[in-house]
Amino acid sequence: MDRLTALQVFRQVAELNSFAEAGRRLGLSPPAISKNIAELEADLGVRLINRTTRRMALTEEGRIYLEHVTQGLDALARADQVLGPIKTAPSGTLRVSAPMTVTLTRLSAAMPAFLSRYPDLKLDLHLDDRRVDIVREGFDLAIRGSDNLEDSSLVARKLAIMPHVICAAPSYFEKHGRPKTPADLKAANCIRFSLSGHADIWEFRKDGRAERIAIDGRYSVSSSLAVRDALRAGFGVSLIPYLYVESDLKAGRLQSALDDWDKVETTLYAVYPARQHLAPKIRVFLDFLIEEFSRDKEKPFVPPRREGSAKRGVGEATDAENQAEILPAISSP
Amino acid sequence: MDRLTALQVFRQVAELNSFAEAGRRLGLSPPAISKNIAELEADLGVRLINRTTRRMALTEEGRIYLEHVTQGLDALARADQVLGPIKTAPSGTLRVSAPMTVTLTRLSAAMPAFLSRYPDLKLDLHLDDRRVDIVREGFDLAIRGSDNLEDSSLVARKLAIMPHVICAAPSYFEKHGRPKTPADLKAANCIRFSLSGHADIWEFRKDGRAERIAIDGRYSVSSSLAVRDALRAGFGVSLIPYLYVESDLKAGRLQSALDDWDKVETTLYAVYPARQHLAPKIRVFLDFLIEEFSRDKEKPFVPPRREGSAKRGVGEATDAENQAEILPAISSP
DNA sequence: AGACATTATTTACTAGAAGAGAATGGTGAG
DNA sequence: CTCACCATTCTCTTCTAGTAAATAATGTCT
Repeated sequence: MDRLTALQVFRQVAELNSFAEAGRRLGLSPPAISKNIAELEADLGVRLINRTTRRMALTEEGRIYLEHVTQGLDALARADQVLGPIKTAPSGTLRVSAPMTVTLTRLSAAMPAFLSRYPDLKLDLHLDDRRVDIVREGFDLAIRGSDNLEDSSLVARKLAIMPHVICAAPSYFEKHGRPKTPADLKAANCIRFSLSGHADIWEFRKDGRAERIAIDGRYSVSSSLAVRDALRAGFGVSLIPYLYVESDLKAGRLQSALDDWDKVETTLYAVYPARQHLAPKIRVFLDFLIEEFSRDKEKPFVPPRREGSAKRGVGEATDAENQAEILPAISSP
Repeated sequence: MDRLTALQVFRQVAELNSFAEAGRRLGLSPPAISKNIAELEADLGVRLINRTTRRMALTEEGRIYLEHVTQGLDALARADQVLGPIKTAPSGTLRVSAPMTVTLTRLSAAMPAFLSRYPDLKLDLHLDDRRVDIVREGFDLAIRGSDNLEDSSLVARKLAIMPHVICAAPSYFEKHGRPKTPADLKAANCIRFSLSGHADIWEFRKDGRAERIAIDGRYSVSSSLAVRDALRAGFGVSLIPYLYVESDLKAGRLQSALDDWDKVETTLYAVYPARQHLAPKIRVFLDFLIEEFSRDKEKPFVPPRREGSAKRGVGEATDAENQAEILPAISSP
């Protein structure tokens, strides 16, 4: 039997002093009320209500039981009520894990605006280029690049595509020469972002032809910002998201190379545990991310590339592609 | 869905941090756990637990919900626990309604012994010769004679049979003559116990013949003790339970008449609301009553009566007859 | 690395229960 | 004294809660 409804029936009957009236209030037929009370009594082995067809009164046991039951039911009702506002408006603490560099270069400036839009929301933003276990560490959402994607049973929402460029400082190219083909990179001092999924092998495509170059170099570091610093210093060449070096390229501090080859595109995803019953705080942050990255549509930047094969820039993914999708596990070959 | 089990499942899962383990503890299969959680979440519209196949963690909403749910479940569990001792040992307050005279003459002397046998029990004994509505007035048990029995849907347990005698003071008989036949009573000054079911018509039987005598008299009173006082004073004649006048008859203060006729027998019943889930306090009092009235078996008193048709005295009912029985309504003809 | 074990979930499928409706017996009010 | 209402019983239907088997995912232990 459904104990909870039985208890609610008991309470209602006790308060109204009538089986029939309780039935009407609860939307149950008189037989249902009778049965519930009788089963509850049978279950407890205690008579709770003395009743004739015309009159009813709680037994002493019934009064004692009712007292505790009322407390319990009220507490449970309160539990449901507490969820009401949470279910509707963003509140509580939002724990987000995001990669360091893309956040600092593209996102963190907008965070205060986001937070002031939702006054009841607290944000706990962890900048970490590692791929964190968002369930174990209790994150509501993580931003990660496709090179770091592995979890399945999580939902991933595409945020942006980040084209990469091969670049170095003009001084570096002057000293070591500007690579004309991907193979030229084998001899170059390649600065590697160690946490990237494609740290040691850089892949290039052109006219359906793919070249996978195992690169090497003297500097491997776990932050793209450090990579950029090294590039600026003319220490070597690297494959790096265009976004991170956009201003450097425009200012001439860095120069790109191999522009007529297609390079890796890291797709940026928002990853969260489930699509069902998405908490408003997450929903709202997700919308913020989408809105923020789609801002590039208005002032699109297009990385230098060869003619006739223009790729979409960051935030230019189509609506269809932007549908969240369950990611299949990426099985390593 | 059964919300209560869903909540218990949720709690257990949260505490053990494992669906499978919770299932084992609760005696449910893993799918049942999954379904319960999923349905609870669907019902609330809130995700409570983030989970992969390998790891799970409460969401912030889950933690908040759990807190209240735990309180509620604990309160409900306490409700059940509180009933435990009550269900086992007699405790609380026992409210009993009993007729004045039989209680004072036969029962009240033994009450202290009964109460000291059950230290946790309080007795609220209402001496009232009216037929009270035991449900409306919240009595656990009522003692009443068969002449006062009318309730149905109540359980009645036979306690004793109370034979009646026709008697008066010797002085009365000397002055007004001793009745030889029931019809002689029509002329007598009959003292009536007004609350009796047979106050105005006294019935006699002999050899299958029944005589119903409509009697009259100058004194009608609502207490049998007052009737006895009047008898002792030689004011009139009355039909009265033998028990009430036993000592008077033995001492010669009163004398019986019409001994060769069978007279009314009031059967004494214990009446209580239900046989199912009989509270120990009631069970124990019922046993006390039965034991107390059965004491007469050892020193039986037999009212004076004609030879060859000896009736059973108080407490001599057979075991089979002592089975509690649901009383049919006594429909007046 | 790879086989294994454990875990959460999905999909049928089934036993059981919860509730409605009709009928019954009982009770108070007008 | 009739009427209306009430609690209960019985029967029946529907729906649900559970299991078993199968699947997918993931951590662990040689």
